[in-house]
Amino acid sequence: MQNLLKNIFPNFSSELISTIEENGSLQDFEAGTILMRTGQYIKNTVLITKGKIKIYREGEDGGEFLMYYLQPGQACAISMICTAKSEKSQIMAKVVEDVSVMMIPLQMMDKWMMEHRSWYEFVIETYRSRFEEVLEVVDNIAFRSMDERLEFYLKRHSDACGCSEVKLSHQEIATELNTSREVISRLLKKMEQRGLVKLNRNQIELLK
Amino acid sequence: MQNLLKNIFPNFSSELISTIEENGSLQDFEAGTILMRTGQYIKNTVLITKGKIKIYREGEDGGEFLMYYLQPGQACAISMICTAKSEKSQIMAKVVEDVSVMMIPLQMMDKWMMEHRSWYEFVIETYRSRFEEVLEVVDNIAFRSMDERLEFYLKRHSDACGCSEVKLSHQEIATELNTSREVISRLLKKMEQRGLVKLNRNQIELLK
DNA sequence: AACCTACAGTAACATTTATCACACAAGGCC
DNA sequence: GGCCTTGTGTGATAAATGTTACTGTAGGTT
Repeated sequence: MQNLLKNIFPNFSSELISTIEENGSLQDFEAGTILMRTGQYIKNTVLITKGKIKIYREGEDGGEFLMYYLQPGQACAISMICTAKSEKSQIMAKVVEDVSVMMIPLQMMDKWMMEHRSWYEFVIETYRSRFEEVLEVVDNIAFRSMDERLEFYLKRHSDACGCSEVKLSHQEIATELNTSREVISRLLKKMEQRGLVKLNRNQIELLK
Repeated sequence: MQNLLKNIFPNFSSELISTIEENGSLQDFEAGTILMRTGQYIKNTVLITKGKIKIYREGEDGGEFLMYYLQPGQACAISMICTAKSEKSQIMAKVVEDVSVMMIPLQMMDKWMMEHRSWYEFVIETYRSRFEEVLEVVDNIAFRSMDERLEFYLKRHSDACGCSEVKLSHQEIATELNTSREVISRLLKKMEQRGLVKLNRNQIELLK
């Protein structure tokens, strides 16, 4: 257990890791679980030790706009920001690959900032990297057209899963980009003609 | 001076305010000044004591997409995040109304986090509120059409300046929404027909 | 085999946004 | 006044995206 955390969070000090083990609880969730809903009060800071989570922004009309992935060694910045004042979540988090997460009670968040240098640095770095990721999202929707956004989406997916096959339906992709299934089908067909992908049922193979 | 800072940052402790005065330097900049460019290394954390700043995300093609305003009592979250590791700025900051800003050397940022509870809370709250503001920006461009975004833009402008007259050309608005001047002219015309605004040269009057 | 459901392809059309072209008006300057 | 620059209005058209409608197909179920 010591080794597990130490491997996944190599920058944490030994004392911090002991403290985390004393105060946190390791929980497992299956793919598909909604870990956090928009508007829910947040009671824990979440560290990911295994699996993958997708973070979404929800629209009033029920849209689920994909913001970014969370992977082992990372933490949910929103949960850190909100725990500080026990605010409502502004995002929705869905498990996409069975996860283990370390739940840290909100009181610890503040306390450790003062007591553990490595926790402090981890939190600041989490803020920074998530903020930059959201800025990249803004870039994409503000400056790029749907075909570029789709390419970016597919690339990010394959980076996250570490393989070149995207096992998602056109409808699922459309939902996460807040567009319609037909648009995605058309653009994928064009990408296939350009030799960028190979299309199969429920699977898109990235060729480049 | 003590009173100035105490009024603008009412939650800062007296000791923190003294420390800020010892270590920071108050600087003035005229409207139009670019305070920070994309890609520049950041050397200071910036607290705004007077005036207004707009924060933009720049596109590769030279677009200037408005993210949000900074006003007295607020701080640039990006400058805090980046100073921590002396990273490059991911945004551009432009003065829109003559400002006075308190420049805090980057070493102080970390130091005060440990020493001053009120600084720590201010920083966390700054992260939280700016993060939420960016999420709202994502909402707008991901889920809303240009007419809604224009209305939001005008409302935010009038909130920021505290008046109902928007003294901007259609071209300036178009640039900040990353669209074209003609689109803005047309949408404004429709808003005028709906009785939402009154159009004059270089000035848009909000009626509701 | 017959049936059902989810997924994918695609044509036709509507709407939104972008681009091009040009007219005109307000205000500064000579 | 005549000239210029900047800002605004607007039509025509193109391109991107959204919507509707329908077809077919793969794979599972009965």
